[in-house]
This record gives sequence, structure tokens and C-alpha cells, in this order.
Amino acid sequence: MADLIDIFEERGFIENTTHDEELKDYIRNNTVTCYIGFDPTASSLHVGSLVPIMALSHMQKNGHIPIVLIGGGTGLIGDPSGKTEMRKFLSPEILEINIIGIKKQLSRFIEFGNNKALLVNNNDWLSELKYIPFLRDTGRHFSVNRMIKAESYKLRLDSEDGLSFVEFNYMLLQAYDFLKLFDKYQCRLQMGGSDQWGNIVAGIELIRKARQDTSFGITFPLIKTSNGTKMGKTAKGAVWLDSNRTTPYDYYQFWINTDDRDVARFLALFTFLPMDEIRYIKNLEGADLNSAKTVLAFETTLIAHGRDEAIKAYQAAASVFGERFIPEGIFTSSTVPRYKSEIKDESVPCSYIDMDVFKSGIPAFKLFQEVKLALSGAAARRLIDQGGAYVNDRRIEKYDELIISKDINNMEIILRSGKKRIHKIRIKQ
RNA sequence: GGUGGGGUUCCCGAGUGGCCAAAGGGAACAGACUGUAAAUCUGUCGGCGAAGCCUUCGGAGGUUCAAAUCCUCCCCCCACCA
Repeated sequence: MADLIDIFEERGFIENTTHDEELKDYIRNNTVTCYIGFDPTASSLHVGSLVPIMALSHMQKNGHIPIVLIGGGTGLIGDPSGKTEMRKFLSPEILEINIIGIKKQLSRFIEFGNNKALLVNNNDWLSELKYIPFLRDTGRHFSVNRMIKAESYKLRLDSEDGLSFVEFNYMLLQAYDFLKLFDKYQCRLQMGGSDQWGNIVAGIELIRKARQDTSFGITFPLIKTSNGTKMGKTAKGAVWLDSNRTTPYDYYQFWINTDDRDVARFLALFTFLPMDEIRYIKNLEGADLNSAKTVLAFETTLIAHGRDEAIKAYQAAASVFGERFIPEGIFTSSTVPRYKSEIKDESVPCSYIDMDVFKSGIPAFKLFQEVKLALSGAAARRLIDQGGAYVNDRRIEKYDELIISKDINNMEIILRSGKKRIHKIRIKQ
């Protein structure tokens, strides 16, 4: 059995662990059941959750048993850890929808079934908790004095908005989850983002006090880009794993646009390529890194959306931005296309517009607004005035220039905003 | 429950009767430079096909020629006291 801790360490997954040596021994010598909780605050997970997901996947690939805990119960409350504002309460109906969406997504990363991985919902036990027994059995193990010193509450305790009692309880519930999974599945390891440290330690202590037994915790670093911003946020908001929210094309583009300084780190975290191959690219500099970015984008899209979509996104990128060749010697494990591949634009954003529209002509800014390359007419005019709008690679000079039939090539018109945002119009007869 | 302080455009935050579509910063968008990178500099940044008009400063009313600014009621948040 490969040494999971070593894998985690060299790939950059570990921010902090409890009981360093004991934990290593435990993982080396046992089939470990471990869990991570996911809050069902949206019907899709996003790139921000990718580190925990990849961690579970590594666990499984190395013969351990991951448990995905969906916070159907705690989701009714909202974790205040590291948050500046109180979460909106979500209705049970919405939570139910979200849970279904999340389950589906995780199946791409983790193989459920045959007890190779479990998916549980803490609503199953939390919803039937009785207040008084809970206080007596679980609450008595918690010291408020300690809790208010927890880093995870600090932000909120110091803030003007304060911390509601409901949220204050979150830690107890998460600790209780851990205890429950310990009892039920002998789960002794909880992992989570670095903001979960307090909650994880609370669970470990609860298990120690209530069961006189040992359990462990690992936290992952908060992944920031080298720019210092939280990773996974773009202009349009979060980068989702759901292809209905973030298309595979956009997903691929998100990764292609990785900062030079982040490429190696992200390859280690977000792909399964061997570290030897990843280390090699540390020799690359400047534009040479672009081939590594292609591999990063391809592999991440492959994992999240499957091979077909990854290929399509690759081909679309090639059709729009030109093909990049991956040198033979690098990333030999990657299945990224290396030959001169077909250049197809199938997954380039596209909409269909009636031929009639172009017979009489449509003002350019209207067209840009129509396909959502600009959010309003004013924004579209601004874009054109500033020289950022192109039709078939021809810069539009006047915002009300009519786009007409002769702009159509092969039943298509290509619109571009700035350098990177492309939209294709296909003509309907 | 009492007292005091607040709720401003995507975010932070100035603005206390007209000069306010609202300072400043951040984010974002575009241009130049580039490698679909970063940094930098420049411009833009509520809506409407221009002038002009319309909508916006927690909500609802009111005073005024004129209200983000004044008054009334309501909702929410914070601090201190109880």
C-alpha cells in the first residue's frame, strides 16, 4: 500500500495534522475509513471543493475507504467558520435538490458501491436529536471558554455582525457527526479545509472523552492563486463542476488561464499525474509553461467532465486560440492529444440566430448584447467604443454598425469580446 | 426592556437639502504591452439606440420648487446597560 501521507505531503494537500507520528503509523498500517463533510449550500460543488474531493479520491485509489458526509442536517444551520456573514437558511426542499446534485457530481471522482466508498447524510441522525439528551450526553464535553477562543469563531466574534447561538452550535453538531461515524463505521479520520480545524479537533476530543479512543484530523490549505485571491472565483462567480453551470469549455479555459507560478502546484493538487512528471516542468519558464497549462486544463476537464468533453474543449481551444503542441518527453502519462488533431469548435459557446435577422441587418451592439458578450446595451456600446468588439476578427468601429448577410461565412459569424471571449453564431435558415 | 450608533450603487466606504447616477478604494471590463500568464500604464464602470429621460441610497408615507440628506411610522443590524 502506497504511503498516503507521503502522497498528500508531496502533492501539497496538507496544511495541518493532529498527532503527526501516530497518524502516519495509523495510515500506514490500516485500511483507513475517513470522512469529509460537504455542505449542500448549492446544487453543485465548485472548484473550491476540489481539494477535499481529490483527497478522497486519492484515499480510495490507495485502498482506503472514503465517506462523503453531506451536511443535510448541518446545512439547515450553516457553518460560521471563517465566514464574515451568517448564512442564509436553506429550506429542506432546496437542500434535497442540492444533495442529489452533489451526489451525482462526486460520483465522477469517487467510486461508490461495493463499500468502496460511502455517502451519508447527517440529517439522518441530526434531525431526530433530542435537545435535552444531546446537551447532557454531548454538550457536557464542551467548554464554552474554549469554544469562544476557537479561531473558527474569532472572525465572527470580532465582527460587528456577531455570531448567532444557532451557528455557535455548529461545532457541536460536527463533532457529533464524527462521533457517529466513529461508532458506526470505525471512522477515525476526518479531513477538511483549514477553516475546519476547530470543528475537527472538537470531534476528536469528543471521541476521546466519550469513547476514550483516538481519532485523527488532517486539514488542507486554503488554495489561493499567486495573485493572493481565493482560487476558483472568476468574473462570472464560482467555477462550478456542473456542466450546466460552467460548461466544459469554460472549465477548460479557467484552467488554461492559470497563473504561471501556480501551474506545478495545481497539477499536483488537481490531477493524478505522477509527481516525477510534474516536477519536470519546474524547468520550464515563460511561454514554455503553456504546454503544461494545456495538460493541466485537459486533465482537470477529463476528471470532471470525462474524456469526450475534455477532447472537445481542447479542440475548441485549438480552433480559437491556435493549437499547442505538447513536447513528446513531458507528461508521458497524460492522454492529452499530441498529434496534429482535428480542430473542431463544437464546444465553443454558440447560439443560433435566424437568417432573417441578417437580411435587414442588426446593429452590432444589439448582437453582442443578444449573445451575452455584453450584459446591457450600454455595456455593449462601451465595449465597441473602446475597440474591444470583433466580428469575424474585424474590429467594429461604430456601435450601431449593421451586421448583415455578407458577414456570414459558412453559415457562421464569430463574435469576440476582448481577446478571450468568443461566441459563435450559427445561422438558421 | 433602556440608551446610543448604523443600514449607500457588485464589495468596502464617503456623502447630512440643490453643484449627486452619488468621492475614494477594491473587483470587473476594454485598450497598449504580451504567451489565452504576471506586472505596468490608460480608459470605462445603473438603465434606455443620442439630446434628454427613467430607476437607485433598508421599507412605506410625508414636508419642499428640490430629498441619500429633513419629519413620521415600520423592518433589520451593532454596542453598552439591564
